[in-house]
This record gives sequence, structure tokens and C-alpha cells, in this order.
Amino acid sequence: MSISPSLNPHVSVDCVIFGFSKETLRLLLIKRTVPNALTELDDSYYALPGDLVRDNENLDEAAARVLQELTGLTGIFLQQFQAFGDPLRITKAKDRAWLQGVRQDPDARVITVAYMALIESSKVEIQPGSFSKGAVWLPIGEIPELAFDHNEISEGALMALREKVQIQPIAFELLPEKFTMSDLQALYETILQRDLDKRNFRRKMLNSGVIAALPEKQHGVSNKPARYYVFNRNLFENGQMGFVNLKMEGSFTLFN
Amino acid sequence: MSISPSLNPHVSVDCVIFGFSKETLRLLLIKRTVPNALTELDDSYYALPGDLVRDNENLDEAAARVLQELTGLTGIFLQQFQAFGDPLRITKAKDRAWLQGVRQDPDARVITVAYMALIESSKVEIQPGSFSKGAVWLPIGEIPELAFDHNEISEGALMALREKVQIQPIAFELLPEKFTMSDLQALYETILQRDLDKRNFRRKMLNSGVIAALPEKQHGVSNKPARYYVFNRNLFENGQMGFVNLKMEGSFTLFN
DNA sequence: AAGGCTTAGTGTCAATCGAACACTTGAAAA
DNA sequence: TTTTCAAGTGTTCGATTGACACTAAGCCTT
Repeated sequence: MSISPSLNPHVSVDCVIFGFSKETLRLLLIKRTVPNALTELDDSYYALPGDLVRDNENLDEAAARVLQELTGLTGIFLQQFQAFGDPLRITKAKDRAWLQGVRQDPDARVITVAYMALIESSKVEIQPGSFSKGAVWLPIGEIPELAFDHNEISEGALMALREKVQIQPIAFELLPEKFTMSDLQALYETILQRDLDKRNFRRKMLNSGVIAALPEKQHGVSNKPARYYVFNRNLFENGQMGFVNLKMEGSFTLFN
Repeated sequence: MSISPSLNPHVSVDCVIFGFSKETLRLLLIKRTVPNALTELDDSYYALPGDLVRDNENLDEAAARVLQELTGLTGIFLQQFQAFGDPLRITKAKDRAWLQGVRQDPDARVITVAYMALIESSKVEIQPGSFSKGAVWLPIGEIPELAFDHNEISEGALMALREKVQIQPIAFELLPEKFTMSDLQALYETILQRDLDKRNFRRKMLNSGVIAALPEKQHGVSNKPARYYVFNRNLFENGQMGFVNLKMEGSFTLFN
């Protein structure tokens, strides 16, 4: 290990917060105002919620803090998925302007550790003031240009989500406690971006034991009321059934 | 994003380098000497190869550099798997002694981004001097206490390897160009830590198309000579068949 | 030269799983 | 009462999985 003469990058965490509403997967983005608005008309633009890591906290704690400051929520699904450290991630003009207003050392290189969070979006109440000018849920298909390399980070999160969802039953984190089979299927179809067969879906979900039926059904809907189900959380809490295998188009299986 | 008054952690990369020889999965560890040996008899101990990230390089480049400086190899499989940033990762007495000898700011908190590398271990020639007192391949079952949180990092790497190997055909990176079916099976059995049925293994490997048979066979072995195979690398180079699905004991499958 | 030793290599069968497919049910609204 | 809408339900066929035991080929020993 050579002694390197170079500087000391700071470390931040950024949270890619997924929600699911109106049949769409959405990201919770914060709206930031560029101080001394250098730019044309759009004097505000979007970014992932994030912050520098403090001395007394570890990475997970920093991410949980960011999430809590923004949404008021604790104890939600939050998982590190990748660190981003390109030296050039900070070079956009708008970003530099903003950093100058808000950081002690605006030229410092910052490496960021990205987390993805899965939230039942109706639970979120944006905490006023904590992060600049408020926050919005934007459909993943309609994400504009974001600050820094946050587009790249969001893409990475989405890919990570698609992979994880095939290995662990985490999609339930995006639904309310009680949900219908159709809710669940719509969620999976949105995440995986393909249609699933209703009968096969129901059969496999039920056989797998990941969900349990409630006696309760919908009320006041103008069609046949759907049964409610709950996620069988305790089954998966301690990794006994860690590996869930959702076969994908073009996949192939090796081994016993 | 509040302006945090706290310090600026430095960032390093650490490489968990896997090799496979004598039917065992091994890690390449460097042997470090504690300056002014404070400790009893063992004035040297083991660590993962790693270094601080330099200003002009991104994380992947830093990891590749560490790997190249140690082994002389480039172009090998190297994948980020997790960042570690516990504020207490630096507190062992031996670690502090070593840092004092080798870092400008030995008290600085360091966050490390961990990579795993898969190498055909016979290719490695340890580069003299680049990393202190040499390096050794140790079986994963016989890893002693390592520097910092390197035991935790190694465990994490092993878990990540076990998962990745079930999703992508990367195990081949650990074998020489030509290998026998038994070599391959032994490797999978070692990584997955369970026995596999010979006939089923061969059938599935061949049906999957990941490997191709060569006309050539072993020579000079005192039993029936085995056929050689090669990994069908180009099939997987660009992710067309990205998802390989190795069903595990106790797994269950959802969906089409 | 024969027999022994060691690892390579091979096929079948039963059970399970995956994918494709269409009609009936229940509630509210018209 | 009829219409509208989403919920809910089984079967069949082909493919895949997992369990299982003997023969083949080369070297070594005597």
C-alpha cells in the first residue's frame, strides 16, 4: 500500500426511494433550487435525497437518517446497492453552483454510496423544510435530467430492484399491509415489465407460501369484490427461505 | 441537504481475490508487518490488498490498479460488491500501529469499497515489493484474524460470490482455459458447499450451452482420460443470456 | 499378461413444474 | 332485470428435475 499524496474524497449517501401508486413505479425526488439561479427559466431541478456521511454514523445509519428526515419514516426497507465514485460526477454547471451555496468545500470530490428504499408511498408525509423545496413522486418512465450522476444511480437502482425481486420476496414492501392478488400481480408486472398469466401467478404465489389469505374482501367496488391477502413476513424475516427463484424469459437452469 | 460540520472520511478500495486450487477455494491475502512491532510474537499478519483511491481515478480503476500492482494481471473479473463504512473499523491496536507508520493522517476515518476478483490462480505471480511482505493463498476455511474489518469483508465477498454464481456463469473465471467436467463440478460443489449429481450436472451444463467440448483429452493420467471443455465466453460477453438460474435446495419458483 | 485400481462417462423413469388457455361468479350501476 | 366489470377457477401437454448403478479406459502392480 503506497502512501498516496492525493486528496481526500468526502462520502455521501443517496437514497433511491421507490413507491408504487396508480399502477406505476415511482421515485421520490427532491426539488432543489439553484442559489443565484444561473440558469435560464428552470431555477429548480430534481435530485435524489442524500447527504454527507457524518463522523459518528455508519453508512446504513446515514441512509436511514436521510430517509427519516425526508419522509418521517423509520424501519423501512433500505439496502445498499452500489458505490459511485467517478471523479467527474460533480462537473455539471448547475451542480457546481448549488454546491458553492451549500458546501464548505465545493470542489471536494465526493464518493456516494447509493441505497434503495422500498416504501408504501401513502405512508410518506414529506417533512417540511428538511430538504429544500419539497419532494415529488415521479413515474420511473418520466424522470427528467437529475443532478450529478443521479440518473445513472437511479438506473442502477432500478436494475438492482429487478434483480432482487427475483431472488427475495421484497416487492411486498411497496404494498399496503392488505392487498389483493391483482394489486400484487400489477406490481410484479410493472417491476418486471412484462405480462404475467393470472392463473399461473395466483397458483404460484399461493403454493409458495409467501402470502396468506384473509377472510376479508373488498367492499363497495362495482364488480366482484377481491379477497385481501397479507405478506407472510415472519417466514422471511430471518433468511430461512432466502432464495426465491423467478424464472425469466431466456433463462436456463443449472443443477439440482 | 444540511451542511455537516463533521470530517471527511477517506476512501479506499479492498480486493477479495478468489482462486481455486487443490480442490479448494482460496483467498489471496497480503502479509503485513507491523512497524515497531507492538504485539507479542506475531509481528506480521494478514490483510486484504487495498489502497486509498486517488484523485484522478474512479473506484473500478483503483481496484484494478491494486490488483495489477499485486498480481501483475489486468483484464480479469473484478466486481464491486459492497461499501463498508463503520466508524469503528479502524480501532484494533495492531491496525492503528500500522496506520501510524504508513498514513499521513492515521486517525482519519476510512470508508472502503470492496471488490471481488476471480482469478485462475496459476496465472498469478506476486509482484515483489509492491505490497509489503508478500502474499499467500489461504483456503477459505482457514482464514485467520485479519486486519481491520477484513474478515467481515471476506465473508461478504463469499456470500456475494455464492449468489452471483447462481445468476451468471462466472465460475469459469476461476478455471484455466481448458478444464474437465470434473474440474467444473468440483468447483461448483466447493462454492455452493453441496454435492451435485454427476449425471445431472453434465446434462445440464451441456444443454445450457455455456460450455463446448474440445476434441482433446487428458494425457498421462492413470485412469480413463477426461475430455476437455471450454467456456463459451462470447455467448455471455454482452449480457444476452445474463440470467442463469441455478435452483437451490429449498428454493421455490414464481412465475412464467 | 492379468488383475486391480481409479476416475470418466453414460440412460431411464417418475414426479414436478411451466406455459397456454376460457368461462363462471358476484357486486354495483344502469 | 340486465349490463358491466374485474375476480376467481382447472386442465392438459411438454419440459425439467432428481434419483439411481453400471461400463469404459488408462495406468500400475505383481
